[in-house]
Amino acid sequence: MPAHKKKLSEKIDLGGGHRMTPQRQVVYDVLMSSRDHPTATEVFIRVQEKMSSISLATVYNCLDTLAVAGIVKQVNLDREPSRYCGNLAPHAHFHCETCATVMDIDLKDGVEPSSSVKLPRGAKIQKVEVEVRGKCPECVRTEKKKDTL
Amino acid sequence: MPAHKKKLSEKIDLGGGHRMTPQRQVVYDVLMSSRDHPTATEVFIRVQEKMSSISLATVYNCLDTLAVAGIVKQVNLDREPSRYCGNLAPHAHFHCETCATVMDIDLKDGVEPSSSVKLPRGAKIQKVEVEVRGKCPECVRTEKKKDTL
DNA sequence: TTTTTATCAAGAACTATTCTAAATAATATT
DNA sequence: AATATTATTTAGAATAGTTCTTGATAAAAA
Repeated sequence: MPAHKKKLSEKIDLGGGHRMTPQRQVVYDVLMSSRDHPTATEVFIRVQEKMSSISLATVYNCLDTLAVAGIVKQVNLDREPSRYCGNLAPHAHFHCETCATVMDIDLKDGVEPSSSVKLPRGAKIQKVEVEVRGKCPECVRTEKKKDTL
Repeated sequence: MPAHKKKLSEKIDLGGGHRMTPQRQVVYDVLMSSRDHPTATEVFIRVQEKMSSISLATVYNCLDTLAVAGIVKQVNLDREPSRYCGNLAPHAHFHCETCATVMDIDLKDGVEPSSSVKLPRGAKIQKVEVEVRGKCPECVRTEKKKDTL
């Protein structure tokens, strides 16, 4: 189709002949309005409030399509269920072992995340993931409060 | 039991009242003599050569016990099957997306792996995992060779 | 010896995820 | 517009990795 015949559209292009369907849009919207890192099932529950007929399989399909299209990120921490995240900026994740929250943590400007390791000579690096586990500030505070009681 | 009555033993102490059984010893030996990062099923296959009667469930149990005891490491990369590793020194992992090999990579001396991220103020850090994905030197070489043919 | 506790094995159960197949819908082609 | 093509949705089945259950066995403690 010649370029001058293309219809204007506000819809996000997913590439590869993929369409921005109502289901994908709702899944996308839910993710973009989430600051936590919901699992597929959690996304499903939130999506159902807006579109009760959607199935879990479709949510999985949508999340996968959006992730492959590169407009959301799939986050895997250990062998827990995959979580999804609309924050496309490079960042790391903090996982609280007490309250199970996953939060984004920013990278320090100008410091490559790979700078702490001896990369194999000749390897082609595609991505570097940094995952921090521990106790989040809130849980540390809560625990200290208990101690002084 | 008073200390002077304790029997001497060369067996590794697993702590928590756990015993170093023949099964655990074989699993442990297999891991210590592996430089790759076998999955539970791969460990099972190797262990079977020495102890054909062992079950996969027992291998899982042993790996878990050894990991909890802290004498082997469980390595989780994305949502792939867990891998196990006898290298207890702090290190990161390189995962080749072409040949699926997982190799240890050393940390640079004096550079904390967490130094590239803005840790949440007040958080208690338990561990930091660095995972590098890409193409290993060998696969890069193989690919280049193909190009020039 | 008796009691307690830990371990093993086989298979069932579980969970997250992917696959299958049929129905539906959107787009492209005629 | 009508038809053909391709993409999507859905429900449920299937899969893979792992954990759980149970009864039998074995080691250690009393």
